[in-house]
Order: sequence, then structure tokens, then C-alpha cells
Amino acid sequence: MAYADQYIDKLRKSGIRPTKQRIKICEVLFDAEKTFHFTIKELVRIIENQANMKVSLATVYNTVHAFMKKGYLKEIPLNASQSYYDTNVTHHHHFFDEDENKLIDIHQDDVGEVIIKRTIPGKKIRSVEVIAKIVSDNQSQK
Amino acid sequence: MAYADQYIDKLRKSGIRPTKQRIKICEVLFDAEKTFHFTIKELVRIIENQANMKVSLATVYNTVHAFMKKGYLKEIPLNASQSYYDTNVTHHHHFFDEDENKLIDIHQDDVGEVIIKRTIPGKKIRSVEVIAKIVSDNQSQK
DNA sequence: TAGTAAATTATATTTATTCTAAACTGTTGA
DNA sequence: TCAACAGTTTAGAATAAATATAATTTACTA
Repeated sequence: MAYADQYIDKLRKSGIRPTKQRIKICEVLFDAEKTFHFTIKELVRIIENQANMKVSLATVYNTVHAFMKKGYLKEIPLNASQSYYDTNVTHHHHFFDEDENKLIDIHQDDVGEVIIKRTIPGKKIRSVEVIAKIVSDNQSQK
Repeated sequence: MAYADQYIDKLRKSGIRPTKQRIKICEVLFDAEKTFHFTIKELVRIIENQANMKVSLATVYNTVHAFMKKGYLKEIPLNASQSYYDTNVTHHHHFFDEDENKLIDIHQDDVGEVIIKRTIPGKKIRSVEVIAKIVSDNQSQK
């Protein structure tokens, strides 16, 4: 519960009512030493096992969406059967390991600046994401 | 039916048995003057209306997957509720217009070369995709 | 042209996500 | 402190994309 008060503040300042569930979700997502990638299912499992609290799927979906809207989480564009989210909202990119179905961060510095020279009239760029799909080097792949 | 024979050859050479349905799907996808983006639903609609043929959803899914495996189609990594496919399999990137839910090609030349400096031991890069999400410039957005 | 392996089909199933409506909770102000 | 109410949570239903199934049909081979 170390940072609970801090999360209550953060939520209140964001216009999100700080409920028990949302505070716990904050603890799971933001107490961690490192940023990480997760699916909704994984998040539910962590809350129920590690954090020892029952929470409904719907609440987790709602909260993750609310946090995304506020910019506390990012969804990673992948063609997976489920959505992947990232607690690291700084500008960076990803490897997607197709053997293991796992995401790996690529920091900005490891990708040459991505410059989009073309623009679309009346539109502005909201985000630029790079996904590099990787597979084992040894086997011939699909 | 102009190119039917050509598609029969192409399929046979790929080890895919050229059936009526697959040939029709080839015609819809590859006769077109321009490359295009589509969803499974859209493809079914085109076949049934424009090409005037009844085809089951399952066959369309199977065929699109078979064509992807052979490199005749590409799936575009997006967090949409359905998958988007591209008949343009050359290396290029995409805008995704979040107002209209539509994809727009960005040609290689319009994106500075994306260089991934970091590697993962034992893995090789299979594809690199850039998705730039765009929204209307005038309105404040989600 | 008969036999058979592969493909197609309608339908059922699976699964992620969203919706719904009732119960509950956090907040506000008297 | 507590009543009132808007916002939240919840279980379960609904939705929709994608996949699996198993019977029928089709394309190929000998």
C-alpha cells in the first residue's frame, strides 16, 4: 500500500474517482520497478493472485481504457488475438517475438529517427509506432 | 475472367489447388489496377456483389491465410476489431486515419529508412512496420 | 472415369471485448 | 455524521471476429 495516497491524488487530479479497484490496479501497474507489457487476462491474474483481490473483468477493461485515455498506458498495435498494453508511455518501439508471442522494447536510440515526409491535408499525426517482428534465426519460418 | 489462366498457373505453382473460389478471389484481389486494403467482410461482399458468386466465410478466411503464407498478401498490424489486409506486399508503411478508420499507404520514399540498431541474439528480423495514426487537425481528439 | 485426397460449406464453437441493469460506493453538503 | 445521488462495480448476457467440425462436393490421378 506504499504508494496508495500518491495514486489517489493522481486519480483525483485526472478526474477519475479513486476506488479500491483502481488504486489496486495502479499499484500493480505502476509500483513495479520496470515498465512492462500485459494483456487484460494477465492483469486480472496478477490482481487476483499477487495482489489478492477479486476484481471483475469489466472493471479491468474500463480502467485500462480510462488510463489509456489519460495517457498512463499505451496500446501496442499488433495482430494478436488479444490486445497488448504497455506501462511505458514514452516514445519507443517494439520487437514482437513470434516464436514466444512476447514483446520487447526497442528504445528510441536504437531506432533511427522515423521521419514521415508525407502529410495528409487536414490531418495531424497522433502517433508513430514501429513494430519489428522477429523469429528464430535457425529454423525456416512460416 | 481475363486472367483466370494466369491465376491457375500461379496457384498451381504455389502448391495451392486452383478451385473456382480461389480463382475468383485472385481476380478480385489482383485484377485491380491499384493495390488496396480490405477486411474479410469487405472481400466477401465484393465477391458476392461485384463478382456475383456465393462463397463461404470459412473459405475466404482459409484462402486469405494461404495467400499470406505465400506472400501474396500482407496483414497490417492495427488494433482494430477486425484484421486489415493489403494486396501491396512491397515494403511500405501506413497511415491509419482514426476518424474514418481507413488505411493510407506511405511509400518507402516518404519515410526515412527505419534502421533497427539493436538485435536480439538468435533472432532475425522478419518485418518492420511503421503505423502513423492520424486524426483531424481541427478538432481536439480523444 | 472411378477413386481419393483436398476443398468447400453451413453451422457450431471459441474467445476477446462490450453492454446491461442491478447493487454498491465515494463524495458532497446539510 | 449521514442522506442523497452520481459514478462505479459486478455478474452475466450479448456481440462479433475468427476457428473448428463434419458432411458434402470438387479437382486431380491413374
